[in-house]
This record gives sequence, structure tokens and C-alpha cells, in this order.
Amino acid sequence: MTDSRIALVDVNSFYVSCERVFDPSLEGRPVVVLSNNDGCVVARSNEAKALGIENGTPWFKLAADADRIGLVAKSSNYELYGDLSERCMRLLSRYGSAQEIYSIDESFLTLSGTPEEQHRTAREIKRVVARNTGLPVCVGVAPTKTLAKFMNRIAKQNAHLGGVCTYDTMPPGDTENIMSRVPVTGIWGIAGRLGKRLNGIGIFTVADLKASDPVAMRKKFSVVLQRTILELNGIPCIPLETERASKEQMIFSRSFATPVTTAARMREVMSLYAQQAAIRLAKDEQQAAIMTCFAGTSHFNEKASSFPSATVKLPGPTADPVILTKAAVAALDGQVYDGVPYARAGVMLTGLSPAGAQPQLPSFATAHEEKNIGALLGKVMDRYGTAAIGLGRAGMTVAPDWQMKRERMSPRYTTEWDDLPVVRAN
DNA sequence: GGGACATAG
DNA sequence: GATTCTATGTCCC
Repeated sequence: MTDSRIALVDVNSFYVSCERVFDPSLEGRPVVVLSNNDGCVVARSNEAKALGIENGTPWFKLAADADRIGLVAKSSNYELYGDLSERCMRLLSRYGSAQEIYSIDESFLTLSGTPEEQHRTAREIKRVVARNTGLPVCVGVAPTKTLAKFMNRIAKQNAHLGGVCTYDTMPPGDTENIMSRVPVTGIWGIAGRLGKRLNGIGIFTVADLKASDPVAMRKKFSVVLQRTILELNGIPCIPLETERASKEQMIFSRSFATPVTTAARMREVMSLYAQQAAIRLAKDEQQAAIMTCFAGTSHFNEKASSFPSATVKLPGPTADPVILTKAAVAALDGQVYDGVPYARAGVMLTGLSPAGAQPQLPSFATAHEEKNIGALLGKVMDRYGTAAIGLGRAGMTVAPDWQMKRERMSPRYTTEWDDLPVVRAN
């Protein structure tokens, strides 16, 4: 048998593993990586999972006990993770006739050959990624994406499999056995809400779902669930997306380290966020037609509740930081009040199109629009930091106090010359 | 077409 | 005292 199959390669505890690549002393210890603003746990090592620490736990609830239980927390370092991700994805691309980069730490690959050959390829992938990047991965191989995800999960949870699990080489009885024991929420696309509704009609395990009638389930639930059921039965319904579709919307939003309580400060925030959004537009080679600006108080603050937002139509599709910044600064005018403790804010861009798709008539383009300032801002900030340059921030030479907290961040070893690791030889 | 909701990583 | 960010898809009006 030489059917083509799908491999799902996933880095174990990706963010934690990235931290460990550069700090081997973290090996074997409970480690968590925190969200932006050092808010809550977004990645855990197995040792941290074993301590019962859940994803989403606020750091302030763990901090006091951290030393006592030997828990290490790191601020998230997306420069580092993004760079290691790229290296990893480039390596993986060698091993499949097609590749879908599904997330920062996951790729689907198309494998050919016999099941035994595919299993050997999967083992080689694991070996080569470990040797070339230092990152541990697990690989699941199966006829459909949903089954590949499931096989990957089995590989992760059963150390004796050596991090690789292939549907076609597993004794069918073993697979059925596992499926009849894993809760239905162990399947890709089924989380709490749907899980509860399924339990309500007697579907508790993966095996129960697999045995259900896809047509009836589509009527009762959704087309998504029907596809999942068919995929569990080996019928591919979810195609490999080898071309990254261009984004439909772009959001830049952040929580503040300390609340923003004045309209004047909020204008500063909007100005900086709009510039970050412009930089991303330039990187994606896109332009936007509509901008929504929003701010909000903390959802945990019941006394002050305010969620201002405003949508403005831009003069035409644009990626120009000058236009975007002016629009953002003006958008929330009159809706943000002094004295209200805003906890977060953001800029959303919609109506996106490829840059240059609708070339503007020269008479409508402003002088600065043609100069692609967004890309320039991005390059300067990449090299000299975000404080080095900016529009309309006269005198703002130090980071404002609302800027997000990253108190426990490791150096950006691979993307900052000044953060290069130091090697000592005795 | 748009808001609410669900899901994922 | 403190609780991420981003993107997509479906349902339903």
C-alpha cells in the first residue's frame, strides 16, 4: 500500500521548549511561559502540568508559591519563538511533498510511500528537528487531518511510542481501544460547549462520535461536526491549505501594565498602536479601507465598565502610517473620559486588500503615501527598538508607564545582536 | 451584512 | 491589586 498520508508535526510545549533551547538548566523543571503583560499562563512544561497548573491561570495566583515549588516563569518572547518557528518550518518542508504551516508550532505534511516508510520518515523528522534546532516534536501520521491530530496526541501521551504514531501501522484494536477511552473533547474542533451538548445525547468518547451518523449530526449540529465525523472515519474533508490565504482583518491590541485614565494618554496609545498596525500592513503587503478603534475597562472591574469603540472609513485603501495614525487619534474623540481606568485598547483594520491592487490616482495619493513609510518604520524599530522612531510623539523618549510588562523575559538570542549568547571556554 | 458565539493555538 | 492576543468559521437575524 502506498497511499499518500498526512503527518502533523507539533513541537512539545513550544514556548517552553524555545526557552529551554537557550537555557538547558530549565530541563526537567516545571516551567511556564506567561502571556503578554505577564498576565496568565499560556504554555507549560510537562512538569508544570504535573503540578496541576492549568493554562490560563493568572500569574498573580502562582507567584507567591513559585519559589517553594521550584516553578520558573518566563515572559513570552515572541521574537525568539517566531525565529525558531521559521527555522523549524523550513526544515520540515524538506520532508513532505506539500506543507501547510498551521500555526507557530505545527505543520501538516503530505507523505508518500508504504506505512512503514512513512513511519520511518516521521522518526527521521523528529531526529533531524531535534538535532538542528534543539526542539522536541511529536508526529502523527494518518489518512486525514483530524486523525493525524489524534495520532499526534497519542504520540505525545505515550512515551513508549518515541514521539511518533502512525495510524496504518497501529493494530486497529489498539486504536479502537484508545478511541473508546478518550473523551470526545480530545478531538480537534470539539471543546467545552460542544462537548457538553454531545454528552447530552449520549456521545462521550471519540469512538461514540466516530460511530454517529454524519448526516443526522449535521442537521442537529453543524457542517463542521459532520466533517469531523467523516474525517474520524478516514474520509478526508478538510483539505491541506498550502497557500497562506491573505488575512481578512488585522488587530493590534494590548492590555496596559497600569490603567490609562486620561483622554490625552489614550491618544498616545492610539497613535502608537496605529503605527504598529501600519508596520504589520507593510509586512503583509496589504492596505486597509476601514479602521475600528476600541478601548475597554477590565472585565473584572465591576464598578467601572466602559467599552468605547468607533469605526471610521479611511479616505481610501491605505497602509500609510500618517493617515492611519491621524484617523486613530481622532476616532475615539469624545468617547474616552478622564478618570475612567481603561485596562486595554486596540486598533482593528478591515476591508484589507493587497497593496497596489487598486493603484490610487496620483492626485489622490499624498506625498508620504508613496514612500511606504510603514515598511521603513518597521525596519528602524526592528533594528533600534520601538522607542527609536515614531510619529507625533515629541518628547516621548522613555517607554510610557502603561506599556506592557515583560519582567521575566529571556534575551532575544537569535534576533538581537546585543542579546547573542556568550560562550566561555575554560 | 453584522453580531453573538465557539474554537484554536 | 493583579486575569493574552489574534484569527477564523458558523449560525441566525
